[in-house]
Amino acid sequence: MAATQFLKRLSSLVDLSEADEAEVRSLPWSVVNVRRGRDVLSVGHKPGFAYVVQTGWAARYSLRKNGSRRITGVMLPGDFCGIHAVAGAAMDHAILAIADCEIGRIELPEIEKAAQSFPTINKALWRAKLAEEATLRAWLLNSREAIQAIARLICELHARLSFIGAISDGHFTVPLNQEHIGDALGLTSVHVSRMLKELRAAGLADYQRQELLIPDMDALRAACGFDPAYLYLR
Amino acid sequence: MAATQFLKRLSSLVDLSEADEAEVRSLPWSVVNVRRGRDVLSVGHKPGFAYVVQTGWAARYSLRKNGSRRITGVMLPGDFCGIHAVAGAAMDHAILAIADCEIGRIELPEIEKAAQSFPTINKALWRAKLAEEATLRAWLLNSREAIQAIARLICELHARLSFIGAISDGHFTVPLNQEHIGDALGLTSVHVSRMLKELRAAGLADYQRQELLIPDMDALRAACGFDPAYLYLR
DNA sequence: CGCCCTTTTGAAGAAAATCAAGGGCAGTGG
DNA sequence: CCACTGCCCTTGATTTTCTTCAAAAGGGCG
Repeated sequence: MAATQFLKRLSSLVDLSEADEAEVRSLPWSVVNVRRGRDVLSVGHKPGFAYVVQTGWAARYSLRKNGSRRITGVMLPGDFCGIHAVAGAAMDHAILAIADCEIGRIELPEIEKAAQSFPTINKALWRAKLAEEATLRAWLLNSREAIQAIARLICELHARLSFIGAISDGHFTVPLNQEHIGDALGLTSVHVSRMLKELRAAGLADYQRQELLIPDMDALRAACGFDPAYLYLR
Repeated sequence: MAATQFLKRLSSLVDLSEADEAEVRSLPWSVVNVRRGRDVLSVGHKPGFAYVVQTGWAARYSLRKNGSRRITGVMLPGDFCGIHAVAGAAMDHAILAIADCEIGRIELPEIEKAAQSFPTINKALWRAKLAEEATLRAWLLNSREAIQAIARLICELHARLSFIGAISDGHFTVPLNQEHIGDALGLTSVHVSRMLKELRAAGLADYQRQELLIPDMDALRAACGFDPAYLYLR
């Protein structure tokens, strides 16, 4: 069901009535598949759809003049993007499939219509934007201590994966490699490797070939001062 | 006239019809004054208004657990904030008056009504949000070379001040002190001082007691690779 | 097995933080 | 008119953090 995860995310942002839910479910979804390493949306593209990640992970990124990459956000199942288009603007950054993705999409006029007729849906879209913005601010706020920055990213991913039910006993799969993590935090992969080693030594987080184990979530949170409020999850 | 600068900013985002303009002008504005160093809006506050800076400068900021401050955006005359409230959310960061400010405000229901009846105004509000978001991404993208980061901030301020007509021959007033600049870029004020000295020595930008002189804007742009597209100015 | 991709490790160097002291300037009050 | 005070900026010396460069070590997979 294409709309299910999307609905879950919307419900975390507002209280949907049954009519709202029915409306979202009735939207005409189509699906595209994007393989790991390929762009879901590219710079300059003017999407005619709103996109929702159904399975897999994606990331927003931009390239610097010197060729280095900065990841500015991670998208998990249920997250959407391309709402840009609601304002008729072109993509000023790209979106990359970190793992093979199934992306659901709705034609923009459809979702605009829904937003216009259903104030709660409109509100949800606004809140989703606010959540994205708050996340960007949280990333900007990220301390310059690399080890804390990494810990906080892990906490964020944990909180979001937990919300969508993708975690079993503090043990989960993260398709990001150390270069992705570095690009998301403005660090080199070499340094990420060293800091992950420290986190492991400290017993806070064990990240080995895409499997992440957190023995004590509270300890990790405390170590980096993570507060999930900016994610707007309920 | 409270609405004038606001209209100018909206016009940079969309093409307003005369009816749209008339609607914005007819909105019931009130004015509040905030002195340099005081908060315009504080964390946790649930604004009942949309705010527009009329004169002065303001900045969004958050405090870290260790007490350090991160400025996540600068607001100049014509910029607005508190649109948060459109979604009924509380402020998760604060807004500080960098210089004495005159802030215009409209009650939220008024602006919501305008947005609902005038699709172009609604679109403008969305685009304004997108511009803010794009700016956050641009800040996140900011290279880790401190001198380039500072140069880029100067370029951004120049572009935005230029747009609102606040610049005469590459010479303008910046009420930010070096600590503000550091907080906006994640640097210490000591390092900012050193880098400003370098920029001065390189003949790229001369910043002395709140007065900024840029001998050759193109040279400065080239030095830091600044591209103003993310500001959505036209 | 051999290849590719990712991670790990080491050593050296660069960038920025930290600590500490001094200097300029504006505003205040004698 | 001058001294005093507070704020901000500047400068130097030192230390920390992270990058860079380089090489080797694991896996996963055809």
